[in-house]
Amino acid sequence: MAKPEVVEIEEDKELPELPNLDKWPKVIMRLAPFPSGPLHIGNARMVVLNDYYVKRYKGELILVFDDTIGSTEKVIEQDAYDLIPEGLDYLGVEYHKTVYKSDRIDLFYKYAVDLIKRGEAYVCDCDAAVWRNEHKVKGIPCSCRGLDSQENLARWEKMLDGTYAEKEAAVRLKTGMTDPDPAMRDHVILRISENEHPRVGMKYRVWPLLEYSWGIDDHELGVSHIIRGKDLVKEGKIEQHIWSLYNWPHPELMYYGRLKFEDAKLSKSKSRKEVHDGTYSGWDDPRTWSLQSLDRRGIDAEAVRKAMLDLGLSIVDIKISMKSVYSENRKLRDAETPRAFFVQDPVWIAAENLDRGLIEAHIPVHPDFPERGLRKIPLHAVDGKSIFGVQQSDLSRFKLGTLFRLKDMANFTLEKKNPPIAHYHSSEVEQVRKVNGPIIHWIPREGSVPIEMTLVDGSTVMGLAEPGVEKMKVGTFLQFERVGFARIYKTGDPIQVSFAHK
RNA sequence: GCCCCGAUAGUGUAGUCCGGCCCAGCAUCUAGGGUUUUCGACCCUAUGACCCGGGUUCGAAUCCCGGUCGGGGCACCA
Repeated sequence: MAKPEVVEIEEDKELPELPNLDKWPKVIMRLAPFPSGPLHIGNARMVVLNDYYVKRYKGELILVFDDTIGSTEKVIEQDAYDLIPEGLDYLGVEYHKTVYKSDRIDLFYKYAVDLIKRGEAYVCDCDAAVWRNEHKVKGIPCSCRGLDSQENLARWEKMLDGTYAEKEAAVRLKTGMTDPDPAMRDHVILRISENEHPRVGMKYRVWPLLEYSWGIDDHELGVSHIIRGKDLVKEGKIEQHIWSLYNWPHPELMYYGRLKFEDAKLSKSKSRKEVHDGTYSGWDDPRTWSLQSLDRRGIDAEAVRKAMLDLGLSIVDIKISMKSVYSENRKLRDAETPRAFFVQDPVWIAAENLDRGLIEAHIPVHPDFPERGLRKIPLHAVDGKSIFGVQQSDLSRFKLGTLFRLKDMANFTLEKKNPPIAHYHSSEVEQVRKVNGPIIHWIPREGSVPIEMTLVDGSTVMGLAEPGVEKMKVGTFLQFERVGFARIYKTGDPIQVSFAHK
């Protein structure tokens, strides 16, 4: 019997297995964005990684809005509650349920009381700065730490009922004052904040901190594996402390390093300001680098996913280039992308002595797939004359007498520069090839359509595209020959497109 | 000051757990060539890396020790 070939079903399993799969009945993971705005390219790593593993193990993914009241610098953006799911849909992320931290405050209170009763937490009324300098740094417990649970419970009630003002008291978890790592000493897990919350208003004045709320929720929600940025390793340790206290199984913690982009500066707070000011066109302005903005530019979500997955799970901080995303995008979309001519701020050339038979230009919709047919551009010649627009930078490098070709149309010689006049020379491309003459793109004066193109830096340029673009639908991803890829995001006059990449 | 983590070509990554198949694979970038009526795609070629120093070993990118450099934490932020 012939030896059967080794069966390789080799899916794209380039990422390592999740640890301790056998310890968990099901892989359950979570996405925990803070709703300060839409997800951007920098958040994509967290999202894609979690989604990837959940799909790989047919597990469950929970979207948890980590919307406890933050510091005054970290503000919840109401719109984010919708913008985040929108971004997830774009990325093709499948999540199975949505949870709001702000709905679970009572749960955190319940455990807080329990921890106090057990003597694992206490209400500390020390001044934050004093505590930091005199107790944490020196490893010396404050007097609150020794209070009995009755007294602590009484203080806890005073936090809830408003006897204590903001900053006057906080609950600390006894992670240990002798821990060699100062970062781990009796961390605050609940504190008072009277800021209004966009979802629950003024219902609560005591709010949990991230590490505490997750210490409870990762267990309550049945989370088996956690993949998150390494800025949260200390938080992970505190969570483990809580899990141990209750003898809960420890979810598997995995961290990845910080991701930066050479060619994109990400700042949610700046974006937020500029969007509200109207400086940015909205949350899909390319300068926000939001997932919405990538969608608007025609970046295929698959390109983002691929680029993110290629980074793996390394914990080192890395700086990559958007070029890797663009490269993936080209691979994904180039073959299906129709071509068109677009000329920014065209310079008009009077073309004379046109061949009588020259009525339209015939250009392949896609050069690699001739079977897709031709796009036809009427030339509107009258008495052998017509007017064409070309790129200033092309024209300015031509000398008088230069033989050049308007791509897929005909060859001309430049007769005069100011104003530009060109004479028809011949029709076959070989003529310019022989002299290695330039072949440039162009648009007819008659019938071309105005285009406003938004560049990656948010600036816009105006120009004209060949007539056929007028009939294209919103969402069409196209390539302006010699210019780059772009997507139509709004039709009308002008048609609005967003530049994607070269 | 105290704690933690990391180090493979320009960038990113595989290999490191279980030393030899790695004079180190892949992607991207860059350069050159081919092809193409685009500055796109495609094809070919080229340059280019195991942080340093010791040790263990027949053999180390892989194990051990020391150093250097880099990142992060020490918030009543997330």
